[in-house]
Amino acid sequence: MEHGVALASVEGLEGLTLGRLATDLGMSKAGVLGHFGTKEALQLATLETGAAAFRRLVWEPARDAEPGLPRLRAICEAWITYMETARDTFPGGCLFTTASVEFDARDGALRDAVARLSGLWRRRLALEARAAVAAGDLPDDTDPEQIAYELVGLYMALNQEIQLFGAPDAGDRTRRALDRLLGPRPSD
Amino acid sequence: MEHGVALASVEGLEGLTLGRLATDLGMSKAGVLGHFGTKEALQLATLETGAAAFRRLVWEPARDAEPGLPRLRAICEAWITYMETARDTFPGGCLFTTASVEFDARDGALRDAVARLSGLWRRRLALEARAAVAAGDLPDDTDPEQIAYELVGLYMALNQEIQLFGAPDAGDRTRRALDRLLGPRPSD
DNA sequence: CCTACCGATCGGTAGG
DNA sequence: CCTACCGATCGGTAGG
Repeated sequence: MEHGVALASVEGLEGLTLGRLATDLGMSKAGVLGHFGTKEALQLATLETGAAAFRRLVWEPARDAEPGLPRLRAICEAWITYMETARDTFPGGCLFTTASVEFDARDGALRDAVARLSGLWRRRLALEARAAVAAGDLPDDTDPEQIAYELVGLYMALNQEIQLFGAPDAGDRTRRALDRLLGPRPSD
Repeated sequence: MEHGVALASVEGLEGLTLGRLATDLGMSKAGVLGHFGTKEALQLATLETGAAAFRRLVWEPARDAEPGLPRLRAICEAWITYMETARDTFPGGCLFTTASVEFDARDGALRDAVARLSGLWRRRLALEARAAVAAGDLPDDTDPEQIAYELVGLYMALNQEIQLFGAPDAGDRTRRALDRLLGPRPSD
């Protein structure tokens, strides 16, 4: 599964072929297929394995931070670290950005799964933003959904900046945008 | 070429196969291939055709606006319209967002072409932002590259909002983010 | 988990 | 532009 996630992050979930995966793992195609039944089931399992890694790398490190703005900032910082350093797990960059544009114009279980995960994470970001408003750490007229929407865009830009342009200052660019979106960090 | 652009926006530039394109056009595979020589040449030509449509739909409508903030705002508004209404040209959404994540982890002419186009457009956005600062329409300490970076993220989020989530209020969400990034529009 | 195989499709070529 | 064909690879099955 780990190798499947790595392959899919580079080639996409459609480019994750049974033959390629089997060769890389030193197995037969039928052997790989036996574990999943169909290619679509393999793709779904790969997406779920990637999602578990994302949760571990981005959500979990922020779990102990105080709900609201502190936790939102912790999530955003872990998210930058994920983009910059998860090269062994996701050598081709964020699997969910790739999967989103790969399936956003099709029907089926893959599209539904990608939309479900992306929607879930968007709502979780909005939840923290809402708590931040309630605590008085963000202005009263802040729209939590708007914050979540802009954050997602910021991290898709970060993924492009790292993968397509190989920009070394990508993380700092994102932090500057976060300062503008969430207010400057306390340490500034 | 038009049909190739439409196909690639849905299936990706790798999913644009000679056989599929030939069938759709009522031609033979060899007939299609004869025009381009290789699949890669077809993909590059498709990308360039899409780029011409992007220039026509997004850059040209803003050409007569005053350089600086007025033109930047005109570009941003045309860009929203492009995302919302270019369904006949790009039924699968923005071809350049798709191509960027499709090739950002590979080597080759396609990756180079996508990076060249994206870089060109980023620089053009930064150019207008710089003019806006010089004219006093944006704060003196504004980083034009930062504005361009955040704009790109905003439009990748808009593409996802339309294609993956089918959100009808996606354009207005983007306009709200633009107000925060560039200041409220004069009409407000 | 394997070998052996299936029909379909891939990019591309030969020859006209 | 076509027909006819190439070897490689696709997802998947049969049978063990």
